[in-house]
Amino acid sequence: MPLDCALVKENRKIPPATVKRLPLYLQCLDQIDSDSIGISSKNLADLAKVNDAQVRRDLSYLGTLGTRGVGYDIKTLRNQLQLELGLVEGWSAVIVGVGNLGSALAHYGGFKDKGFGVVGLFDDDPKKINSQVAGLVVTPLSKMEEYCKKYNVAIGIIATPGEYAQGVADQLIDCGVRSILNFAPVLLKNVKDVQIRSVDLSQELQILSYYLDRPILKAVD
Amino acid sequence: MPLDCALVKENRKIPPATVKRLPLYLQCLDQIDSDSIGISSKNLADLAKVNDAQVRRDLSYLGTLGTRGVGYDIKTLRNQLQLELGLVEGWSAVIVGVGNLGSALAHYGGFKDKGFGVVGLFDDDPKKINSQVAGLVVTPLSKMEEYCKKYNVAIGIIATPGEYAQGVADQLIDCGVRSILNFAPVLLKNVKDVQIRSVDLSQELQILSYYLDRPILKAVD
DNA sequence: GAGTGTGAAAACATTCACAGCT
DNA sequence: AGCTGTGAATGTTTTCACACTC
Repeated sequence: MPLDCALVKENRKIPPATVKRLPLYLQCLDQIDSDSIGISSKNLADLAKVNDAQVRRDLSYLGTLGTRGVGYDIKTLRNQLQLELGLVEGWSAVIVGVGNLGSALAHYGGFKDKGFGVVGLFDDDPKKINSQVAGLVVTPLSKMEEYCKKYNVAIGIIATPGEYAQGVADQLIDCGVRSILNFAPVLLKNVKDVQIRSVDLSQELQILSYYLDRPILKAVD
Repeated sequence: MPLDCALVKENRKIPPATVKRLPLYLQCLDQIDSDSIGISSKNLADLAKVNDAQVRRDLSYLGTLGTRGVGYDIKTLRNQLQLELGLVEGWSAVIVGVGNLGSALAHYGGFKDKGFGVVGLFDDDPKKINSQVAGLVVTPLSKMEEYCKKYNVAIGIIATPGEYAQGVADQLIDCGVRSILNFAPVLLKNVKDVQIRSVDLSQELQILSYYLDRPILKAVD
């Protein structure tokens, strides 16, 4: 056995469909009154509005967390979910575009609660530069690289109008940001090793609209 | 054959996974320069970053829209997508909660472009009542029923803090609103015949976070 | 008895590959 | 030759159902 034999991180692969539900389970646990100590897959399934076998299958990817005949310990479960989602690393994020949406995101307490720290707000509008939003000073984009290096920023949140979004994305990637959450209604170019998630408000409304005139059909996320 | 024999609307059922991509295709078509007249499944697939067989399969649910050896006519395709998504009905929407997020939504032009009309803004904060946002007057929630009846509001958009969201949802449903787009970070109760879609900003970030420390894994929407 | 963990089945979604039309 | 529409193959996700543990 060679000396440099490393401790190989076990690479359990969690299916994408499951990953999407893990934050949901975490949210459900937050909504339980704090004196409860355990929860069954059926209980959790009812809260999350999914099938109970689904919950058990999903959680089984994280390891053997439950106790047969008893259920899951809430504290353990929460810790494991946070660990698996990478919420204990304390990732830093910046928000680019400090309009109404950017401000809303800057004020949104849910990020801090979940372990994300917003460390910078960027905008090139002279009227906004140097103003304070949610306790942070709005900074021009030219300072972004400096900031990203200094705080080791992992996540960039784009809340600019559509026409600036691709340029901002390119700049973020240049600054070493490997994950982007995009709220601008444009399709960003894929870049190797960079994760891009887009949330398009109007697309959500359009999906809703499809199910609007057909009350028989059932929507699925 | 009875006199009241009705013209039965053919009930082609479109798979949920396809419905989620239709707005994406529509967005891709919008990004094409206006002098193009046709497009192939391969072209559209590249824009939408999906497989070309996927595009053909998805579009085939809308009918036989393409021409073998040629491709799809952009205008026809756009019309058909809009028709299928119910974007030609001109649904009316109201926004409840006029904080930063609500204001962002009210200003967001993408809704009007896509056929949705925001006809009311509601908030119970005395400081906001009667102020103007995006050309609309902020109105107290007590007037909501009157408004919803008057404008036949189909869609309610919830942009309040989490603690008010369920109450607002109940009220919207009482007012006859059958579709809700919820931005508050809480799980709303399911109600029969009411479509609820939730967009949770912090959940999106958590999903991104999962893929952050594992550059090998590939994220899928 | 209650409730997990998981094979096996069923349902759903994607992709291949090609016949058939222009 | 170029490109659609779609059976068939493959891959993924959900659900059932039950052996097993507490």
